[in-house]
Amino acid sequence: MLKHGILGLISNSDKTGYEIMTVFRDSLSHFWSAQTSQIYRELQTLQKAGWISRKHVEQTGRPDKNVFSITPAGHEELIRWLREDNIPAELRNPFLLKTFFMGELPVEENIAFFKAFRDASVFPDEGRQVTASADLYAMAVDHPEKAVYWKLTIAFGMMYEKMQREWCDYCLQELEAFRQKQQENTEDIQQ
Amino acid sequence: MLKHGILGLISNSDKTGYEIMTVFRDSLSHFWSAQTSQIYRELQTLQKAGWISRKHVEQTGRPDKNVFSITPAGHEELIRWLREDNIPAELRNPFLLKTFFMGELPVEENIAFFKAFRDASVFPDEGRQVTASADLYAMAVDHPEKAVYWKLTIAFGMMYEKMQREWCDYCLQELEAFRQKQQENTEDIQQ
DNA sequence: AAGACCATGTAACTCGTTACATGATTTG
DNA sequence: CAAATCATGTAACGAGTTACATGGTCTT
Repeated sequence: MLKHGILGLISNSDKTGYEIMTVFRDSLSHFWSAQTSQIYRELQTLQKAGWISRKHVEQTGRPDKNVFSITPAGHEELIRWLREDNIPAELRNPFLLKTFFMGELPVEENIAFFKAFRDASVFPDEGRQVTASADLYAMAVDHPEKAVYWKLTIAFGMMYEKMQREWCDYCLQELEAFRQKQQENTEDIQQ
Repeated sequence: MLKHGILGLISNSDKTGYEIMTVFRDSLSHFWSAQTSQIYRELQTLQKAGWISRKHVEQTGRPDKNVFSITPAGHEELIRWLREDNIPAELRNPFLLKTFFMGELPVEENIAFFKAFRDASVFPDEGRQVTASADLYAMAVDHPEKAVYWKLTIAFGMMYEKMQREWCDYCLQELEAFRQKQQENTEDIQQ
């Protein structure tokens, strides 16, 4: 997956490892992440596969850099990957895994947990949404025909956040009801 | 993460590696997956850490099995993990990564792609939702106080699917509009 | 004067996937 | 009679994380 992500970024325009890192950090982080160490390693394998070519550029006043460009073979591979029919979904949600085992802790604690989670959103308000997508709009100047698709990924992020907040509210309702039921039971026993 | 998932399952009741595999496959797959090879490897490390203990049980008519139980130290570790404050979100969505680079393909092809994706839902109808959660309801008989939390994870799955379908519909709208705009442009040039 | 930015990577480790290997019993 | 279920793993590889290492320039 990461290989093809890097390939796609280089196909938009030539890039250094550092630039690829910043795009992952600033624009793709809500659906894919990558450490620099991993990026530089993958760049090596992509080059060995003949999908990208490297050009050493000397600089004054700042470190030299290696600029990578996509090769015809690399572009073919990118297209092949895009057409590949894998709709894997591959959900892997650590918060849900925790939720599944929360029965080990007292309800009050879990209620606090969900409240904290609900308030820790990536796009908490309209203002943030705009800045989060600012980088993409800047990139869109060079590739207006690709901007449509970038907009779609941002829309997903926003819809996901909204759904997550709604789910948290639902969970809080359920847990409050559960807590009340528990209290009533202990009162019954005490009578 | 997987270590603690396995620990949690064993804390619900003693289990063999095979049983753990079936729970991941049948009940947790919509938010976490695990191959058998990985499960058996993690069971070894969990045992070395002293968090679980192994008991060899001989059987007739079927292969012998190794039943794992959680130790007091293991239970402490499970609680510690649950209380740990990591709200990482850690989204990693291959479909969005593809979407980001779809500008390389013709719009018509991408429209077909989204239609296929929309129709390939995990919980496509009410009937399926019931069977998907049936296993959890069966497990709930032994642990009624934990069933609340299991129900929450199922609710997430359903809300996620719904959001995904809505997002697909939105994408299809946007792409249809984009296609029309493209067509109009080529007509202008031809005139 | 301190910290962020540009720019490169290596080493060690952990986690996840794919493929292979075995073999009896039960169900359709 | 074929396929699924029960039950165990190993080997090799690929992907992801953490920690470390360097050093000049630009901004606050």
